[in-house]
Amino acid sequence: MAPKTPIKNEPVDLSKQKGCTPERNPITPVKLTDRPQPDPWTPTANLKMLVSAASPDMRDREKKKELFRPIENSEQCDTHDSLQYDMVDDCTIDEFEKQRPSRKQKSLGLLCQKFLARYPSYPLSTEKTTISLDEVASILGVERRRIYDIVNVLESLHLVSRVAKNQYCWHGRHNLRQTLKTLQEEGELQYGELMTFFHHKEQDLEYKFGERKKETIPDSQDRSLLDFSEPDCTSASANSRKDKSLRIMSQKFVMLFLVSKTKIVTLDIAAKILIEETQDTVDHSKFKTKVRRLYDIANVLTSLGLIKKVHVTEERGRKPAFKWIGPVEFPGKTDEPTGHSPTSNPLPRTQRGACAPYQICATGKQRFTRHASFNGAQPCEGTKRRVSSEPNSPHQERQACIVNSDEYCSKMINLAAVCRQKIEEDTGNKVCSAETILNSARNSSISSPLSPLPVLGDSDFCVNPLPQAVFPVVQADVSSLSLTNGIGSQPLHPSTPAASKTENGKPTLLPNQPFLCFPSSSLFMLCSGLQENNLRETLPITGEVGNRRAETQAPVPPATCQKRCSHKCASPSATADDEEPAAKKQNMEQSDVPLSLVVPKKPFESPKAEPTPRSGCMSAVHLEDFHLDLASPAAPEAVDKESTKLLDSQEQEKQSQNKDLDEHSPGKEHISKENASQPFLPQYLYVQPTAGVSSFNFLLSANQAAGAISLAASQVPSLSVPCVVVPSAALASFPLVCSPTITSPLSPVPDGSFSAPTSVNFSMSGLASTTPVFIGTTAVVAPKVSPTPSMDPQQPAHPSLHLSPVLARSCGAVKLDSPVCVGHPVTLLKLQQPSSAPLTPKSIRPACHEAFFKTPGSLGDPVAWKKNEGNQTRNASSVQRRLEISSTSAD
DNA sequence: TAATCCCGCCAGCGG
DNA sequence: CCGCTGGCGGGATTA
Repeated sequence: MAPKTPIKNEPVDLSKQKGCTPERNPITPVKLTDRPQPDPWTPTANLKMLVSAASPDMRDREKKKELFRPIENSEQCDTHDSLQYDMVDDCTIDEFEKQRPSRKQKSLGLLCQKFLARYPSYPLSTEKTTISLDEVASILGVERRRIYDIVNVLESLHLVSRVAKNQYCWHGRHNLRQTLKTLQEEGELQYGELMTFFHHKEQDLEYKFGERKKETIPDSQDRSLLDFSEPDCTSASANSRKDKSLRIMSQKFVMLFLVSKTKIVTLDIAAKILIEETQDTVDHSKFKTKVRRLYDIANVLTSLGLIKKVHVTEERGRKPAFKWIGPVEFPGKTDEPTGHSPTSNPLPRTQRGACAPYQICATGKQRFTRHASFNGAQPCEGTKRRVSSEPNSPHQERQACIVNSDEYCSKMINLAAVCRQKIEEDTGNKVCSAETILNSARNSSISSPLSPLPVLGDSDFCVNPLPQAVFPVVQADVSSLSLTNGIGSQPLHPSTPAASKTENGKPTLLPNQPFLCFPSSSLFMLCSGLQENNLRETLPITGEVGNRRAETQAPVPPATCQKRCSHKCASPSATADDEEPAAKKQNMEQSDVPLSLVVPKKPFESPKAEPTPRSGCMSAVHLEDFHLDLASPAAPEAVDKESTKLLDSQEQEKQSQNKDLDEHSPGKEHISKENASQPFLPQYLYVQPTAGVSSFNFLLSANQAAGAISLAASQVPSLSVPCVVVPSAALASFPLVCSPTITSPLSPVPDGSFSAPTSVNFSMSGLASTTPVFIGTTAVVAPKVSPTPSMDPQQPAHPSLHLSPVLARSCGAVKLDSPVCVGHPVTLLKLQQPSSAPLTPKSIRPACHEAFFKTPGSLGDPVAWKKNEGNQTRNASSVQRRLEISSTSAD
């Protein structure tokens, strides 16, 4: 009789009423509440009690008629317990109803978040955290069985490892990247082609799939690689069972994502693939079961911030799917060993593989990633066992590295051009709606500069409720924008009154001021005056990029391409981590989402840059890709001459290492991040807001023309790249202000507006103190900065100083006078914060919120933050086009 | 109705 | 035999 889902959860309410029923007291609503309860009660016990307490019938009745209290009397017939219950308190019922844990509240995803919240994403190497399943189960108020589900998935990613019966060891995400890399490599071997097919044509997929699967590498192989289970458990018997294990499935599922071009995998496809591997026959029931399991896994992965749910619309209709939002690039990728731009990347191969921390590696396909402490690319096998035995201090990693390559520069330039165009457009036509842009984009990249924008419309996932959907854009009036353009000459003065102040971290654009303020924790890419040529070229280039990609990776029909694009657009891969819903994310970022900056994807290929406006999918690429792609090889030249300025800054928040932070409400973070990632971003600016984050990275490109700034990337010493990467100061989120006052002696700007030297200031306000970063670029200076240096010890502790060693250095060297100034005047920051300029939508919010939400143990109301996400997502304003700023949503 | 996925039965396994 | 694991699929919830 008892409904399967009896009241268990309800006890929560009961607790309140304890007084009424002594009996009830014992019932503690553990589950719902995050607060761990020491009470001896096991979840089951609670359950039972509850069940006994209330009969399902009653509940139903109650549900149906909330108001129908009178029933109480009659209720007696049922269980006396129930009766008592009712009698006890009417209120109870209501609460009952209210609190009645909905299925969602009991979801595995939520449970997983709670679980994760208990452990630091990046535990200190010293601390060994052991997890007792029983303990956790009781604390979380669930059956142990559920914990197994979570742990199995976590184990597949090496976040935990089983040490003994009922005992697991928490490793955190230190080695997550490595693990993912390994999975990716393995995945490529196994599913590479397969996935290609899928993307190509779904239908064919299956078809092909059948063929393929046989060809695929024997399971044994992958097993070995992937097998995380204890080494010992090689026994056949054990394996048999383990093969089906959630663990394995989880790994395979992840592989599919990593191999997928679009990073989107539909459940049915995944199920089919997974089934195929195991068995040739796919019966319906099996399929269903597989899907169920995949949901379980997906829930955990979602909690980890690695994937998010999306919908893919295909010929057949709308299908549930998941999109990978975790790290995508892994240094030293096998497939394209040479992927690194040869020219730009001087680093010895070995190093690259190793990817020293701070160093960014670009892989052929992937963008670059910051690598934590992995030592070189290891053969899959080798890595396998490493689990996180050695904790690295990812925290330190945080700096950003600059990838230098001409290509890179060119790309940047292109981006800038695009941005500029956009801006111009906006300026010209305030009205342009995103849609319009989108459309144009779809139609042809060429036609409008905007085209590069990702096409959102295509797939549902674009629309996702996830934060990504909308960027809060800084709203700048056209006028303001124009100001920006014209201003170029103004050196950045921190003191400038104009400096927008961001009160709440809202980005502000002061009218007359050349400065823009963004909420802290955002990543920006700014572009200023580009020449027309560039712009034009850019578009085609962009398109090409897309194409190129397609070519490279797999032939994709235009339609497909578009989809892909949209997909990619939808979520900026770069931000992947951002998404993490779970509080954890903050920590993760350090390692996971290191500052991924731009990496020139294909240095070699750059030649292709010919402008061919073909496919509409230009920006489809993940953010990372995006950046890379955008830069067209050809661009560099133009850039130099054109004296375009590009400013790209990225900021990533690093969540405080503090565990406390972990607790933050992730939701907001994502949101903001998501927003940032929005399609637009790619074009001009990419903002990754991290909630309260502390560190962020910047990539700035100053004007190139005259004296392009040459950054000395460790790798590319002499590059004269207009870009500067600034490592973020770790802890504090700080506002960044950039005012590139570039005069563009070089740039003949056709567009009056931009061509002129433009000065743009961004200020990002972090939650708390923000260290203001002031960056001013004036034309020619080329301070050399080593990208890696972010860690610079030299830097004063001060946040402002923190900014980046690079910046600091540059600043020191250059100073205002110098073309590029990186200033850090605190004063500015302060000014900014108070900002009133509300140009930006309210949506933008400072990281502060997070703090708000963070509640240690309790995730707070997950629901609540989810809601936020949704809301935020939606807010996009035309303004966005110009600048996309992610912000945490308002509450 | 379809999509999700919670729940807990029950088998495999190791001690 | 017992308890830990975890595959599996019924069927409740949600969308």
